[in-house]
Amino acid sequence: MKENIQDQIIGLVKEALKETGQASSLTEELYLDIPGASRFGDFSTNVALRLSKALNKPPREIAVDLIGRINKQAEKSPLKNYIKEIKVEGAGFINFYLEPKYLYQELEVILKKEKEALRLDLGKNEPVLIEFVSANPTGALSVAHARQAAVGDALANILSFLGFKVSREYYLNDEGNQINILGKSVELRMKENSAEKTDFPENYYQGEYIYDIAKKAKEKKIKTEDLGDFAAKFILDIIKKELDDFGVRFDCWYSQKGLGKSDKIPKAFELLKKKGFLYEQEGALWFKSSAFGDDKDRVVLKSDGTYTYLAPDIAYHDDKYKRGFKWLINLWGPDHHGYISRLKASVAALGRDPASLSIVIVQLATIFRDGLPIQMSTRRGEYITLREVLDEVGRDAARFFFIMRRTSSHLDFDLDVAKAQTSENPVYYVQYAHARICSILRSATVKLNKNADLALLKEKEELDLIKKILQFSYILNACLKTQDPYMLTVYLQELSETFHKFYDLHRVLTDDANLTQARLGLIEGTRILIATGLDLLGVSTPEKM
RNA sequence: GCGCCUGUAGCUCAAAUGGAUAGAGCAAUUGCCUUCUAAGCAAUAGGUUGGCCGUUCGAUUCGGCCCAGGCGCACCA
Repeated sequence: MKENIQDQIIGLVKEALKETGQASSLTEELYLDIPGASRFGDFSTNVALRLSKALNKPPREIAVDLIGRINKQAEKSPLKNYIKEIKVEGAGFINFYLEPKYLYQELEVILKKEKEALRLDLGKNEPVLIEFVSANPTGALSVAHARQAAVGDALANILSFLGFKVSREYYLNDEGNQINILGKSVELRMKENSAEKTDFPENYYQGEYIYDIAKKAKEKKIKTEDLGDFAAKFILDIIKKELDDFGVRFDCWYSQKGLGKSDKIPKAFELLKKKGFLYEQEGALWFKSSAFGDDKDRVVLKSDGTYTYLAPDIAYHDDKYKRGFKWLINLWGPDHHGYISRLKASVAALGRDPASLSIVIVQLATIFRDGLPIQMSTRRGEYITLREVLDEVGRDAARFFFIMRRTSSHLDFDLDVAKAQTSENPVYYVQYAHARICSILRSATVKLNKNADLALLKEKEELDLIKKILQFSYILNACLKTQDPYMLTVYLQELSETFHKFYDLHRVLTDDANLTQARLGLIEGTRILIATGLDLLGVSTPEKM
């Protein structure tokens, strides 16, 4: 795997900066931009502008000096064959213009190595654990969980593609208060099923499915004290099936009950106590999370002798590290954001770097039907489930839609648009580009030749398309840095758009055999990119539509 | 009251890490199929980026104060 051209160019810039002795004036990392407008070149850097103050010189003057040095550096490097020109433009931007030769070579690599050409080894096989969904087994998955599932799975795919050793994990809340209430809910519904009058409390699970579980429990003669576990197991099977149909698979289902049975919680407490971060007050045991930036200390062992939710979670996250994971990513709903500082505090208290725990807050999705938002209430069991969304719009649209907005932003999910097989629907727009390409490849009488003379691709739309293809690694990098796969959905739409524009203006199958070969190569390259991108999102790539 | 998210075209959203003339789709108007899939393409129109102040060579992006919406602030999970 070779260093990509952006890193190589950055290398040149760094060398040039070293010569001027100004490398250290930049506090932030050096990076290249891809200019929004192609008239500003293929890559751009703003270093000259950023150095202006420290050097007390006009940015353009600094830029000219730097370009001289960069050019000299480039002479010594293989890059000299690929950089056509370096120019100062605008307020003092240094813009790099690439030789088309570079584009042709990169495209050829993609044609020959396909998906493998696109992988990046940024992860160095580092073990990373992504924990997501982790819904209590007390009801079917809601759209909130569905979004977490789609985002988490795509993020895991991307990190894996970037060379991390990724594990997907679901933390299973299979004991405690909620399971007790679930058991009692079933018990009451069993009584109702045998025509007994009951007073069903508001905070119990109201959903219809409780009646079904009650029936099953009666058939199987489940003991009253086991009803909670029975119901949880029953619901968990439903959840697993839903996720499976959604294309999301976990490497590990981590049982809280199992954790409780082990000595992991007492062990973690022992360590915290030894370090002086645990104390007793008012009959309860408190974790001194305020020592690590939390607003206040938190109870971990209640005065009634039972743990709070935080206790097993401290041990659980400690255990994640003990299992060898170097980077932990948790996807949580927005209702948990207040919980971040205390969990990070526990990680720090146990002697680990809290920065190695990334919490991604996945904002809620509002489902729209007929232009109106659908109100939901989990407590009353009135909510749209993952199952319903899947049945209504299908897996492809569901996954794409849940990912296509910034994860930290609210998402409006319009069922009617997701269902629509029209241009309004971005999933179909991208898939259509793929199907169109496949159709051309099918009807071509000349065979795709991976050694075609790609230098025949000289039209603006052809060069634009290659450039767009080569932006892929930049996008994946951004997904990694932000821990958010949504930019990939934006990229795929842009790539498809660039393709559709090319398609509209130029014929692939022409009378000129060489040109046809080159263009077949171009669209095959595009196809590989779309297929790879959609695959990372968990969306299928139809060859016909 | 405190914390988090959000506010960009009529609607849904882009513009990662501050950057060059703020871009797409939908909706509206108008063109393009005897040629590889019209689920496509092109064109017109649409903007005080919620408001004010500040930092900066440069602010949709950062900071402060407001306004509006959503969600959290347990010895629940």
